[in-house]
Amino acid sequence: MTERDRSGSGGGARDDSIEIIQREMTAFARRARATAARMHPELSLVSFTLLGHLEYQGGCRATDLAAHYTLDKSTISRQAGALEKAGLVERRLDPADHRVHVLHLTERGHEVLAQVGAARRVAFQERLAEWSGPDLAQFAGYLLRYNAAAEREVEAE
Amino acid sequence: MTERDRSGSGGGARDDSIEIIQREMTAFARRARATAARMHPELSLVSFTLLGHLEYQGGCRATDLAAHYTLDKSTISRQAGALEKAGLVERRLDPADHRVHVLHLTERGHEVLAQVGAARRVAFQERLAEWSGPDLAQFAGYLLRYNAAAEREVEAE
DNA sequence: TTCCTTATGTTGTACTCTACAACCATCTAG
DNA sequence: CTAGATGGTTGTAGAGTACAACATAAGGAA
Repeated sequence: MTERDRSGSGGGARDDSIEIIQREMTAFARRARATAARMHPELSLVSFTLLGHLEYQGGCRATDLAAHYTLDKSTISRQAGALEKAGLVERRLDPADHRVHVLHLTERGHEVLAQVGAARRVAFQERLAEWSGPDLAQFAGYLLRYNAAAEREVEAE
Repeated sequence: MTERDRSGSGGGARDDSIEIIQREMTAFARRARATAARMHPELSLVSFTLLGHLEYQGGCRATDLAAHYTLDKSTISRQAGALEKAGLVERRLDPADHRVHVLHLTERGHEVLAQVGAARRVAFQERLAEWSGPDLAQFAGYLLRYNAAAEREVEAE
């Protein structure tokens, strides 16, 4: 790239990198759902994420999930309904506030999550098998940094 | 499994990095469509990608798009139909093979793609504004490397 | 040539994910 | 106790996708 810094901070090399980042993130996003569905048809990308959140948090309210994932409460309600019907979560009425349904993983929910999580982990490990430790660490760091910025945008609305 | 064995090449630090990569890529994928829809409602992530491909390739067949993006031909057919109805692409009957419809961007297609592409570019540039040039370049390189590996998996099926 | 097979697309159908709006139940402030 | 806020569910609708059935066109084989 011979074009250097036209105008201060916005150089050509920067633009090239940003273009690539944009394109590759997009390509990944486009592929992700289908890949997830192919790997474990019993748990969509969203369901997996929600279950993971429930496990990490040890149960939470539908509203919190909706806020955290920028999803409509109706979407969460239906996802939770499906997961409940599948026997992976249960809704417990909050004794302190009867409007609230606290979602908890069932035993089976923990199992399925662990199993699907293991499958995903294996897939990522294979995909990243040739990477050096420092490269992995740095890539992970970049992704954290990127997503933190993206998250702030959503919150700023 | 929270305890890892640290035998041979599979160290704990590696696993931690891979865990983060997995989680963050997933988080990004979950958010991408909605973000794209919010930024430019007139062109979904998929439509944008397809138009971009057409521009880059200078027109191609529906089958090629389906193969390249691992989408069903019916999906491509309908996406193409919608884009045609929106006046962004046209289907030209291939004179050499009357089964084939070659998809081309219209003038308006080029315009809309350029406009949406610019909006996306700005969004990414803002999101990445604080990054140093070398960090951008390295992040871009990691993403290319990652997606290349993911792509090989799909092809291997 | 005629027939069988393959390749390209389109259409019918169905399912998931999602949003928005209307609604009900419950809580909290005044 | 009433008003408004909060948490959730349900009705409705639209996008995106897949799979199966089909129509049409090529390309060979007999």
